[in-house]
Amino acid sequence: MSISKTYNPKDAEDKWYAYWMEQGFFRSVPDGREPYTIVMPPPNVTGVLHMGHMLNNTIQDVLVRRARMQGKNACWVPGTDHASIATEAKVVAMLKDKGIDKKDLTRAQFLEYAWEWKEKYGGIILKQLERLGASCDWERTRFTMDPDLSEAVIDAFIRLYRKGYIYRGVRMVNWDPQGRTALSDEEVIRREVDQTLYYVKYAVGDATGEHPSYLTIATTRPETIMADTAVCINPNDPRYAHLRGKKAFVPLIDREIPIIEDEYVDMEFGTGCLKVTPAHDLNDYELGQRHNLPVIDILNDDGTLNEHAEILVGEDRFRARKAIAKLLADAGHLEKTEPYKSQVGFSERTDAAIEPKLSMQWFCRMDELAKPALDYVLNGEVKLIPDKFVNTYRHWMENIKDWTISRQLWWGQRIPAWYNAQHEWVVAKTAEEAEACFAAAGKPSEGLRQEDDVLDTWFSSGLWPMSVFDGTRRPENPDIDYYYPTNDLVTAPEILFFWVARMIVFGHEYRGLPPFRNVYLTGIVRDKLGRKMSKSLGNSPDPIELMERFGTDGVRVGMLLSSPAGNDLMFDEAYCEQGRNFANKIWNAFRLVKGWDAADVPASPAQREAADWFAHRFNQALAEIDAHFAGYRISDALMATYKLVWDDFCSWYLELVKPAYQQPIPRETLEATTTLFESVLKLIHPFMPFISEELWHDELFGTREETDCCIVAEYPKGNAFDERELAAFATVQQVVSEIRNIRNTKQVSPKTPLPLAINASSGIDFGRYAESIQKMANVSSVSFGETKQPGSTTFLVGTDEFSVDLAGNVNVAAEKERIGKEIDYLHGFLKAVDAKLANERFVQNAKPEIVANERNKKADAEAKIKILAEHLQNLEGS
RNA sequence: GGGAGCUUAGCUCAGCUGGUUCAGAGCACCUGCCUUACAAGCAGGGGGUCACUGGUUCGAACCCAGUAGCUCCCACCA
Repeated sequence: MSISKTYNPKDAEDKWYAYWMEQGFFRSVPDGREPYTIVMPPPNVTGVLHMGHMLNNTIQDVLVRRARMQGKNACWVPGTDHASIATEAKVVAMLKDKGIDKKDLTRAQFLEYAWEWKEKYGGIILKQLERLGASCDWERTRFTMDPDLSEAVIDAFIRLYRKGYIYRGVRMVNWDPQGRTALSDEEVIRREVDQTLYYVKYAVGDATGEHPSYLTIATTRPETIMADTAVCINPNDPRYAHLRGKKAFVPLIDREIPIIEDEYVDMEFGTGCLKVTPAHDLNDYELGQRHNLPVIDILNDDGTLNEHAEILVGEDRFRARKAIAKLLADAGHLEKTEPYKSQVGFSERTDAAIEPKLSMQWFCRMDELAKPALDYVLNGEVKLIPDKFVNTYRHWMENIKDWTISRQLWWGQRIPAWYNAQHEWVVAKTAEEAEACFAAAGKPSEGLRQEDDVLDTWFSSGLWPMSVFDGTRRPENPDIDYYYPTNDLVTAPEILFFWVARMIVFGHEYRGLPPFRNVYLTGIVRDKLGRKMSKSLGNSPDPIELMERFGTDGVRVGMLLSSPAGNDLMFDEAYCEQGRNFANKIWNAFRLVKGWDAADVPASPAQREAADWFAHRFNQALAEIDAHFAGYRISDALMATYKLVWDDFCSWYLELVKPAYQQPIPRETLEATTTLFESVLKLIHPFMPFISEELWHDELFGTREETDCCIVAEYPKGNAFDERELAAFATVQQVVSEIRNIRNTKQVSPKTPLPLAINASSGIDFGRYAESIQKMANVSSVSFGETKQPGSTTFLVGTDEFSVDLAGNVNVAAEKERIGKEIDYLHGFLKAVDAKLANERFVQNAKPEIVANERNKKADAEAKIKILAEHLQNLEGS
C-alpha cells in the first residue's frame, strides 16, 4: 500500500470533527470528576472570524483539550453577544440599502428585522470556529439576548437598583451622533487629529448696546458659537482687566452674553479668552454650572444644527464648521486661523466623532462595587497573565467612574423602568408590577410607558459566566454549582475593563466569588510590519483561506508559535508554514514506522539503548511542558513539544532504531516504538488535534474501540527520569555530531565509513553506545585505548578523547594550527579562572559551590590542555 | 499631562532568587547532500559590546540611577 508523501489535512479534518461530535466528546454535564471550565468570550453576532478570534480560540481549545485528556470534565461554553450598537448600526445600514429609514419603523418592526438579520448571520462565526477544531459543548451555545439571559439582565438591573447602585440623572455624556446613543467613557477612543484653531472676534460693549471694541477667542469649534452663553477671562489677566463687567456679542447672531472671570482659563493658551459653551463641552458645562449660565443646545441627536442655532439650521456639524468659518470671515470676525493638533474622541463602534451632550441617562455607581473586584486581583484570587496588567487594573479600579448604562437604541435589553403621564417613574419587571408600584406609592399609572433606552451590551456580557449556567435566575442549580467559578478566561487586554472587570464585579455581587481564577490576556494580532490588522489596509489574512492552505493544525501551530501572553504578535504566514511542515514531519515519521516489517528477532543494543533513552527524554520533556502550561506559557509548551518530536523522536530515536534497508525490525522494538509514538501523539493532540487523531486510528497502533480516540486518551503523566542517563546520551550525541562535522569540513562523504578510537576517562560506558555511534555517524569500527594514530584527527568531548582515522587524509599543519588555537583559548580561559581563584574576596564571599565549581573548571581546563599538548607533540613527531 | 512596560542574533522572542549548565531557542541565512519516511527534507556551520552612560558588587543581560528610542493604558485644556 502507498501512503501520500505529505500529510493531507482536509480528509482528516471534516472526518474527525464530525466523529467527535457524533461521539459526544465535547459534551459536558456535571459528574464526579473535577470540572474544567472556560466560557468563550462571546464574539459579536455581526462578526466574521478574524485572526484575533483564531488566536484566542486556539488557546482556549488547547487548554480545554489538555484538561479533557487529563481526565477533567472539560466544559467550553460557546456563544455570541448581541453587541447592541454594532449590530443596530449594521441593521440600520441594511435597511437603508433596502430604502427603509429606521425612523419610519416602530420599535417592534425594527426588532423584527434585527432578529431576522441575527438569525441569518449570527451563526457564521461559530460555524467557522468548528473549522478551527474548537471542542466546545455546542449544546450549551448561548446568545446574550436569549430569553433567559435577557431576563437575567433585567433582574440584575432591578437588583442593583434596589440596592441603590443605579440612578438616573442629567449628565454630560459621550454622544455618538451616528449611532445616536450615549456611550460609556470606555467606548470612546481618543485620537490626535489635525484641526484648525479659529481666532474669532467678538464685539464687546456695555449696556448701551454700543460695540466700541473687540476681543478675540481661539476655538476649534466655531460652529458652536451660537451656543455660547459667556466669554470667560482669567481674573488675574491684566490684559483683559478692562473687560470686567462688560458684555460680549456672539458674532453673526449678535446675541449678548456676559464676560465672566474664572481661573480655569489658561492665560497662556490661545488669546487667554475662552468662549463658554455649556451644552457642548464638559469643561464649559462645569464652568456654566459655577456661574449659573444658561445652556443652549444647538445640536440635534444626529449632529445637525437645530433651530436654537438660528443660522445654518439642519446643517451637519462639520459642514457647519466650514460654513461658519466663511461667514465669520465675510463678516470680518475671523482674525486668523492656524493649524492645531488636539485629541478628539471617537466612537469605538461607529468611529463617529463624539459629541459631548447633556442628556438624561441611567448610571451605575461603581465605587463600592469595584472594591471587592479590585481585591480579588490584588490578593491573587484572580490571576492576570501576564501580571503586568495588575497595575493597570488597579489604577483603573481605584479611579473608577460611574458607568453610563443606558443606550438610546432598540436592540438590547430594554430598561425596566416605567413612566406615568406625569413623567414619574418606577423600576419594575413588568407593566403590572409597575402599576402596582405606582399604586403603592399613591401615584397614578395612567399613560404607563416603558423606558425607551436599552442597557449597555457589557451589562449583559458582564453576567456571562453566570448567565450561561442560569446562575443568577436559579442560583442553586447543579450547573452553576458545578462549573462556577470557571477556571480560565482567555481574552484581549483591550476589554480588561469593559468586560473582565465587570464580570468580576457581577460575580462577586451575585456569588461572592470571582467568575474565574485565571485571566490569560492575549496580544493583538498585527501584521509582520507591526501594523494592526484592518480591512482598509488589506493586511488581514482570511483565516479560512489560511486553513485551506496550511491545514487547520498548521495554522493553529502558526498562531501559537509566536504568541507569548500579553505581547502583541507579529503574524507572519511563515509561522503557519512552519506548522504545516511540522504536521508533515509527524506524518512522515508515521510513514516510516508504518513501513516496517516486524520479525521475531532480538533487538540490537542500539535499539534498546534508544528506547531507554527516549523514555527518559520523554519524561524530561513532559516535565518541561507541564511547567510551561502551569505558567500559561503556551508557545513555550508547544516549542518544547516541537523539539521533542522533531529532534529527539525523529532525528535521534527513529534513526537509531531504523532497520537497514529492507531489513525487518525486531518485534519488541516496533512495539516500543508504537507505544512511544502513541505518547507523542497525545502530547501533540491539544495543539494539533486532527493529525493526532488521524494517526491514532491507524492499525499500526492496533485495533481500537469506537470510543478509543486521541481526544479522550489519557494525557501522559510525568514519570521520573534519570539525569545521568540523559547526560551520557548527550555526550554520545556530541560525539556523533563531532564526527559528522569532521566529515563536513574534510569533505568526506557520509557514505565512507570511518574507524573511531575512544580514550575515555569520564566514566561513561561508551561500549554500551558503540553501536549507536556507528549507526549515527557511519563509523566502521570502535576501538578503545590509543587515540593518537598518525593520519587521524582528534577531538575532545569533555575530557574524553576521540580520534577518527582519516587514512592519512589529514593536513598535519592545519591540524596543528587547530589544536594550537584550542590550547590558546584554554590558556586564556584558565587565566580568567585562576584570577578569580586568586582573588581572596571572591573565595571568601562567593558561595562554596560556586568556588568549588571554579576549581572544577580549572582542573578541567588543565586536563584538556594536557591532552591537547600530547596530541600536538604526537603530530610534531609524525 | 499622569501611569505602566519594552530595548538580547537578520526576524520573533526565552533568559526564574546576580556566579556551573550564561549569552540561548525557533525561523531566516551560509555550506554540503535529490542518503527509498520526509527537499514542507537531511547533516554541518556562521551570526550578538545583551540600547547608552554611570553606580552597587569579588562578580551584572540580570540590582540602582540617569540618557535615548519604542509601545500601551489613563486624562476635560479651548
